[in-house]
Amino acid sequence: MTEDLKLNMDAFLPLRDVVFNTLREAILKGDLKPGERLMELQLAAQLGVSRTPIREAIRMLEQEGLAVTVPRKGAEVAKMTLKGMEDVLEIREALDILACQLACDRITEEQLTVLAEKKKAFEDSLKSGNVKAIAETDVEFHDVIYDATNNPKLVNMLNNLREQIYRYRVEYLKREENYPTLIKEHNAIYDSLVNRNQDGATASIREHVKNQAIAVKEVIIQQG
Amino acid sequence: MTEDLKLNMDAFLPLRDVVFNTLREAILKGDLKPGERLMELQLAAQLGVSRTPIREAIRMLEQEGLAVTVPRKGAEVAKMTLKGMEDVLEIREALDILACQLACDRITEEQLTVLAEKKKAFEDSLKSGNVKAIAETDVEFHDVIYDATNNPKLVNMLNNLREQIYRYRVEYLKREENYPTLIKEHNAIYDSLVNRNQDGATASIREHVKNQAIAVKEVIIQQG
DNA sequence: CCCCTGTACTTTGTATACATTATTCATTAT
DNA sequence: ATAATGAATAATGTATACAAAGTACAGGGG
Repeated sequence: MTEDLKLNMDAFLPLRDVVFNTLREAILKGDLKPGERLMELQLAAQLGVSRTPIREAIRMLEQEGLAVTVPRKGAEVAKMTLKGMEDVLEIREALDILACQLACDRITEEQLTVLAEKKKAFEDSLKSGNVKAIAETDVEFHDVIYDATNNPKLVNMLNNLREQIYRYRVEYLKREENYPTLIKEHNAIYDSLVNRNQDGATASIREHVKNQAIAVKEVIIQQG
Repeated sequence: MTEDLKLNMDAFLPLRDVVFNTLREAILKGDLKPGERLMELQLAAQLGVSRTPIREAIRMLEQEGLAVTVPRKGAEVAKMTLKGMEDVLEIREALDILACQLACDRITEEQLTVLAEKKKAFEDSLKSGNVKAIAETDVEFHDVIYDATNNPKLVNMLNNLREQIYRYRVEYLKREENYPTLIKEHNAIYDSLVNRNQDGATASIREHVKNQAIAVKEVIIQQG
């Protein structure tokens, strides 16, 4: 209840953006749990700002699908049902495949070099067993591919979808039995991109996303 | 300049939602043009509300991609570059194909009946030559397919993408030489869905979207 | 005992006031 | 003449005040 939210004042951003980032992080990390109410006065007091930036941040969270508000009742952290997650995963599969296909055509030699580095960093983090680091390096690996699409709107949508999966995916990354599969899949994706083999890339990323989907759904079923 | 915006007070919605819908409509209809500034005080005066609901509506428009704000400078109607439109069309093609594939599996007999009706209504509106009606019936035809996916999040994203194309697509629908192609494409999509032919549906919708993409890009090139 | 209702309280919705930053344009120095 | 400067203006950013709606609970009547 007595959440320990604090603002990162480094950035010279409007408070609404700082509040938005803070709440977003809190939701993704699980500090704010699905269904938990987002009360303006309480949040304002905790973060030491007025209600105005809080309200604007909530409007933004709402559009990101991280919060749901009922008029005159207030906002709460979006709950994720199994059906909702299946819907998200369905979209994500299609867009991840698209991203990989585009990257196949457009990725530069430089980006391929970076991708190789990120792939290695991911493998190293798996050895370390630090789940937070694993999640981080995995994101970085896929970010290289996303950026290679040269389609910022697509990158945006994929990041948004990833957000909604994030909380559940962490559970998946805890299970060591998945590690060999993950390494194999990353290798397959990387090799396809290096060889500009679009069909191979499509197959690899589809496999990768589908496996993750299965695991994420299992987590939700266990929780709910 | 002296826009004639007026609020629709029918709904018992918070003002932010009424303002949001009003501004959204104005942008899509072209009453508010790309690049036009959205000044809070001016809009508040025009709509007879305070700045608070205006600001919240702007935050929502922003997340929809219909407005862009620069901190401490203000918001303006999002401009659409050719590159931006290509990016949107790229995503839309992938998601429209996904929607059509899902619909192939999931569309009910009832929905197929409605789809037939909408197809006919579209053909009739083409004969009428009323562009607004054509745009409307076309949307309704595709909405049946979207709904048949049984994936509300996907429907949401597709509607959002369609919004961003809307203004330019209208030009496409003005050209009578396109009408036979449009009818043929709708028929192909409909037939594939009736026969639950997923490959056929994929090919049909891809063709349909690609043709539209070409036309929309031409419009942008002519304008810019 | 249950339901209904009224009141106190909490929370959101909206308006407004104040603070800060950007812009404009005239003025001045080079 | 042009560029830099600075005051005036106008816009956004933030806080607060007020209004209205929702919620919870106690007390009274059936």
